[in-house]
Amino acid sequence: MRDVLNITKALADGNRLRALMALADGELCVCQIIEMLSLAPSTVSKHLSILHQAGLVEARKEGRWMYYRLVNRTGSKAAREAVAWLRRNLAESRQVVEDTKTLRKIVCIDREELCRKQNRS
Amino acid sequence: MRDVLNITKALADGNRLRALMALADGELCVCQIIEMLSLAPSTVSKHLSILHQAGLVEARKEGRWMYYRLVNRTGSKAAREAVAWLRRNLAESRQVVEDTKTLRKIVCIDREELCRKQNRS
DNA sequence: GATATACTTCGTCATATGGCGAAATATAAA
DNA sequence: TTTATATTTCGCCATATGACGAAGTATATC
Repeated sequence: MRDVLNITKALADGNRLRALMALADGELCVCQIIEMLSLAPSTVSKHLSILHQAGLVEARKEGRWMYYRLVNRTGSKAAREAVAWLRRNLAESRQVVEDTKTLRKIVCIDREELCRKQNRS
Repeated sequence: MRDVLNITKALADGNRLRALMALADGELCVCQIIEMLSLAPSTVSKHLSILHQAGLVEARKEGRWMYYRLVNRTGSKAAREAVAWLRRNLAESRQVVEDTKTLRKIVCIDREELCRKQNRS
C-alpha cells in the first residue's frame, strides 16, 4: 500500500506531471526542467526528489549536472505501469503539447547560459 | 490534464484507496464503507464524492441507501485503467487483505442495525 | 587551495486537505 | 403530515503540501 500511495501522491501535482511528461523523450538536466516549469530551482529539486522517492524517475550525476529520466525495466512494476498510464492518457494534453514545444527550444540553449540566467533571477 | 490530475489526486489518499479496493468485489452501501474505514459518515461521504468526481466510482440510490461501485465500460479510459492498475498492484497489500476479511463480516450485518450503530456513536 | 556554479536542504509562509460534529436534505415509515 | 433515518453539505480545526529565498554541498575551474 505504501509503495502505491507514494506513487499516487507523487502524481497528484500538476507540475510533477509536467516534469514526468517532459522526460518522455529522454533524460533532461535539472536546469532544463527548471526552465520549462518556470519555478524556483529549490522547488523543482523538491519535485524531482519526490518523483525519485516514488521510483518514477532515475537520476544520474555527471560533473556538476544532474540528469533525470523515466524509470525503465529496473523500476518497480507499479511505477513502470504508472508511467505508461500517464504517457497514454496525458500525451495529447494541451499543456503537455505546449511544454514539448517549449522544451525543443530549451534543449538548444547552452546549459551554462541557462543556469547563469537562473542564478540571476 | 485536469482529468488525469483529478484521478491522481483522488488516488492520493490511503482511505480512498481502501474504499476503492473494497468495491473490487461489487457495490457497497455507504454505511458498509463507513464501518470498514471506521471514520465519521461525513468524512466517508466526502471521500466517495471525490472518487465520484474523478470518475472512478459510480453511484446508485435505492431508497434511503446509496450504493457505490467501481467504474465499468461507461467510464473514461483513464479512470478504467487507473482502477485496473490499482487492482493489480494493491490486491496483495496487507491492509487490503485485512479489509477484505473485515468486509466479509460487515456485509453479513443487517444494514439497518449498522446504520443505527453509526448514528449512536 | 580559492572561487564559481549546479543542485539540494532548510526554514518559513500561504494555501490545500482530511478529520469531525452540527445542520440540511431526501426518502421511508408511522 | 409527522417522525425516523441514511447520506450529504457546511463550518471549523489541525496538519500536509507547495512555493520561495538563504544557506549548505559537491564538483569543476582558476
